Amino acid sequence: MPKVTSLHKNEVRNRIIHAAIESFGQTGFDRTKMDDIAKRLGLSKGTLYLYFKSKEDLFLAICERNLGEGEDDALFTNRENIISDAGQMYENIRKRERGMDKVMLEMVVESSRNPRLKKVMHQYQSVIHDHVAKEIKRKADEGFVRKDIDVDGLAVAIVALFDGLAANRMLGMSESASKKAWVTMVRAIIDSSG
Amino acid sequence: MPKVTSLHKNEVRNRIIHAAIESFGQTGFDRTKMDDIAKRLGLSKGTLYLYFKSKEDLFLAICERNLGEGEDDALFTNRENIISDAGQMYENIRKRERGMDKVMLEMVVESSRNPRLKKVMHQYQSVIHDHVAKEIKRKADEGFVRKDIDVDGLAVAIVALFDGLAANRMLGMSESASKKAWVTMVRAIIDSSG
Amino acid sequence: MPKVTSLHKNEVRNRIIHAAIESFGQTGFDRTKMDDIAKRLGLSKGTLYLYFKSKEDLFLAICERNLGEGEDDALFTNRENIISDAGQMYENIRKRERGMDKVMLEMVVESSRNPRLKKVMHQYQSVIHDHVAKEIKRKADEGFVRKDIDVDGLAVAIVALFDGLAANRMLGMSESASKKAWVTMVRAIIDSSG
Amino acid sequence: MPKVTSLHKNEVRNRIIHAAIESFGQTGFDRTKMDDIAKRLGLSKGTLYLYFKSKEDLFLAICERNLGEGEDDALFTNRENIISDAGQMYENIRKRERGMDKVMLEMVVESSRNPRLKKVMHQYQSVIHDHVAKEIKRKADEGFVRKDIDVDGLAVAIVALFDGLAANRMLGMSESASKKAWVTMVRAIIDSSG
DNA sequence: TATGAATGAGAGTTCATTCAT
DNA sequence: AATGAATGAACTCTCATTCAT
Repeated sequence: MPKVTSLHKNEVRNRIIHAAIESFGQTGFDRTKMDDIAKRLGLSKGTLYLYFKSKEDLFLAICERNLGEGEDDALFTNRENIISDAGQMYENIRKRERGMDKVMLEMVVESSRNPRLKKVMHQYQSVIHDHVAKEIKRKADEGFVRKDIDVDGLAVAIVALFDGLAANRMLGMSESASKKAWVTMVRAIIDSSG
Repeated sequence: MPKVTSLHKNEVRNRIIHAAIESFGQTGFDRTKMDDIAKRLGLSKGTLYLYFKSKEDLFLAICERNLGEGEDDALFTNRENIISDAGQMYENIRKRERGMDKVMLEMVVESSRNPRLKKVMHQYQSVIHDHVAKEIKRKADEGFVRKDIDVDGLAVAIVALFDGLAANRMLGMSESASKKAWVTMVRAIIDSSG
Repeated sequence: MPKVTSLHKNEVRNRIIHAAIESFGQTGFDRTKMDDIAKRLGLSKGTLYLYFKSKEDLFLAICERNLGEGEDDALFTNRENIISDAGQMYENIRKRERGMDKVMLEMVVESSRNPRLKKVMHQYQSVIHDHVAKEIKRKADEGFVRKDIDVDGLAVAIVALFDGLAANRMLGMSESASKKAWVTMVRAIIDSSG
Repeated sequence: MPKVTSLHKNEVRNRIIHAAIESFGQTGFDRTKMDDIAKRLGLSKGTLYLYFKSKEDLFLAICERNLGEGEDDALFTNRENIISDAGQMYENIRKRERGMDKVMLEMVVESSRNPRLKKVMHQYQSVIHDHVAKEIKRKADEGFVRKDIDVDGLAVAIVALFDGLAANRMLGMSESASKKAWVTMVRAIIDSSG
């Protein structure tokens, strides 16, 4: 939603968002200083305020941009088979969010207190959910998942599983253990219909 | 660890921990003022420092107490059938953590920056994981889950699923949607072996 | 000037003063906590307030007691020859103040801001000054110091010299260097009349 | 040491040091509030922290600057005769330290607890000592002081005398009494060799 | 007389935000 | 557009003092 006045301005804005994602991801929203972000870019603190009217605003911009991208860039563009190729799918989703997973948790926490953010996050979740649900539906139709399964419920669970794994990775779970859990769970579901 | 000896002191200490759980859960660690916690109890700020040497210390006390309880109080004491009675199990786990779920997310976020807390959280996760893994193993032995399933991987996934649902509830997901997702997923797994 | 109500009370009072001298001497007035003093005695903080109405009051009691003792206990009781036996004199004065030298500097600093203390300190200085001046006078009469010397001025200087050495010891000057300086100076004065 | 580069910053830094000298001198280190210093300058508290990272740091900066100046600016540049013109010398030294004498005592007290400061003070004392010792040596060579006198010991004593007079002035001794004591003592030493 | 839990004013310090240049 | 010096509200933590027991 930025009012693009000039190309340059937009570019700087993006660079700030990028730096902020890293800072917020590393240090968390509250503990990140505007100065940290500025220094990362070789800018002065004051400059940030030419692009974002407050720290919270900057944070929201990150969240919104993230949601925005989610819309253009489909989750399962490359047609991987959600079920048979669970491993590849895991990689794809992880790749998409590279750099965002740390800050994502910040968003969740923050959104429980910030209605505007909550709405944004909710929309984001919906988009993902719908993608996943659609995919499952198709697979169910193709006979890989029992037809009587609650597609929505399963979609919610799958998304939650991914989120939960992300949280666990923050607590020190290895990438490989995370992936293994994902694959195991997905296989456990499919195999049901084997 | 606490030098608290008298009954009275111990009781006050517990009341503080309780109030802190609520405050941290509602406002988050960084945004919660020591004064907020004190006021909740009708105490003065200074009093808190008679019981905890710093804000961080108070937070860690919460985390550690939580871990401690997790140990005494077995997760699946009442022999519910993890698979056939998924709904009941969901309720049980939810009941155990009542009041803690909000602050739990704070712990996750915080632990990514605090090694001491990370260790505590890790232990906690291990305890839960082991419980779940043992249960699954038994069910697999009883033939409800395919024997070749990776028990550890599935246990990790199930715990992560629960965590992920908690995160989603913070974003506004209803309790019922959360429960439905859980039940659906668990059913999807069992039915595999049907 | 304590209103002695009972022997016991007076004894406790003295023990507190003693502990306070050590604490104030070690940590300084401002940085010494009432609790430090209490702990030194195995008493509780509250008890101190039964004997002294405030921290400042306790400090003043120390100062006043010190002055009081100065009156009873003459500086040069044992007739040492101020000039010929400068070394012995140094030892004697040092012995008198053992334990007090650290806190003495605190008093000086404090007295520059506390009129009541300033007065006390001034009286103390006067007593010492008069002793020293009398002694010098005698020695001058006996021909060891030139008769035209300004006795008062020299007395002031000698007292100041002692004070200055005390200050330097706080900065790390060794006891022996301090003594040597004293002896050298005193000799330099006497020898003049040699 | 200071990262200050621009002229303006350096000037502000100096103004702060100046104000701090006055505040610390008047109220003492512990009793001086950062806000007092700021108000003296019409600045806000926060600004002080742009120039000094803590109260202690500001205090140390004062001490170190003082030592630094002592090095460039020789104590006895203008060739006054330490002995024959004791009065003039007294004035010169006093002039050098104008404004610093109050805070100097703070430094002494503080340095007994702060190793870094102790070192700084020690160096400062050494510089002064060496100057005085050199001067005395020359006078001794010229025959004004007995050749067998311990030059170092006398130098220590003379410096201590000056320090002691400073302490006494804090207790209310008049400038003139202080000067008289100094002159008398110095004369007493010289005349010895007369 | 003695205690020690409780208080609360107050200090140092931080940092988002502003604004003159 | 960019700066960075200045601000000041806000926060954590301390400690002299009080008072019910």
